[in-house]
Amino acid sequence: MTNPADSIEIQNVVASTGIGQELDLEALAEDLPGADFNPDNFPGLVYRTQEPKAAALIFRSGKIVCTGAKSIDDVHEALGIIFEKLRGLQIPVEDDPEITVQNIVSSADLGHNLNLNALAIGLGLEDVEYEPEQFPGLVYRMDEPEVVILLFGSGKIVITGGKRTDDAEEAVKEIVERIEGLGLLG
Amino acid sequence: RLRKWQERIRTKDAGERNLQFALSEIDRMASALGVPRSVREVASVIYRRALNEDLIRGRSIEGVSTAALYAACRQEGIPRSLDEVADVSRVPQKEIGRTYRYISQELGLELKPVDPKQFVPRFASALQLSEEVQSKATEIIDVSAEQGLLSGKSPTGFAAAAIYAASLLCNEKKTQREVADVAQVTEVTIRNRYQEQIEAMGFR
DNA sequence: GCTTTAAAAAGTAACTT
DNA sequence: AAGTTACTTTAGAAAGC
Repeated sequence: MTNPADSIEIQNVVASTGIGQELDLEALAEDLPGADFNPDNFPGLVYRTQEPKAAALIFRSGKIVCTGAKSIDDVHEALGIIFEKLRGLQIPVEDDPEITVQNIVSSADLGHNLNLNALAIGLGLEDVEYEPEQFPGLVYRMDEPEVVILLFGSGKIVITGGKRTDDAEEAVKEIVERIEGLGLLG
Repeated sequence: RLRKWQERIRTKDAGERNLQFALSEIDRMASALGVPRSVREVASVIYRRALNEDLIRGRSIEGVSTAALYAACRQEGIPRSLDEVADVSRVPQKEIGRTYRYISQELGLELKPVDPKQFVPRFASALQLSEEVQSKATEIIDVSAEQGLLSGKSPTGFAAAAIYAASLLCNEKKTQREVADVAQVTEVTIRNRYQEQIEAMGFR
């Protein structure tokens, strides 16, 4: 008997921060090996860290977005590496810039196949988007916690939109309860 | 004061012209798709409701018109796939799908997921298949859907595979390519769904 | 609204071998 | 027919069009 909550895995964390200093991205693109900067395409400079694996979007304002990390610790680690790289380039970086987690994407397994048709009707067509012609997942917007859950026929799910680690766990408990209440789980 | 008047008349005229254009587009696309007049009327009502609820702001008239027609076909139980609707629209399929999801949500249409069975009569007759094949295909869809095979699968692909299987069972064989063409899916999809369905039917 | 980044889920499509 | 790649959906930030 496995608990769906134990199957939760964080897949991606998106966070934002800022160094409190304007940047010359043209110059930074030259000095930072591996940096991608195409201002015609996108105003941010892209820099990827190898360990932990993450991607940072660095903007002229000094604000930075970090995405792709597998944990909140990894976000801090990856951004720490970037802060050091910038300091190494004589760019003043605040002592410890505030890092805000904006979104956590997790996956989990409910352990049973799901009848998405029945689920769409049971959960309420007004809160559900299920268009298998366009996408195989059922999209369910939950109010508490405020997250969006993608449910698949296999019973695998994706939870996104949460800002706290606990959100995914609460969401899984809640969705399992609702599906069980409808008699649609296993 | 006079300017304000002229402006009102101008916006009223523009609004009138836009509505006229939308309704004529719905009519044109409906004709091209061969859907009955009743469906065009439902589409017009949906479009007017979207207009009244101010859902067209930031979206193209053509996109909302097409989405309204797509929704109307579903509501009336004679769905067209997004691919088919996109074929007669000047809006890309992706935008039609997004616009449909938006107006459907905002107008509270609450349309149930498309039932693959609703494609059977139209696809089968395009392939000149008998009534017997149609009811066999319908049965295959019912049985395999009941065994949970439908979740997440495209309704057109599901219907296409059932029609292909039924044509074999009734000795009125159509090739996967022929069925794939009328349903606008690939042969690979038909093959994959077909394998699951015949197993669900206890054949093989 | 769009552009870019990353990641999962499962289905479908378009290629090449 | 199999294999690979890529696209569909969700959320969120950033700056600018």
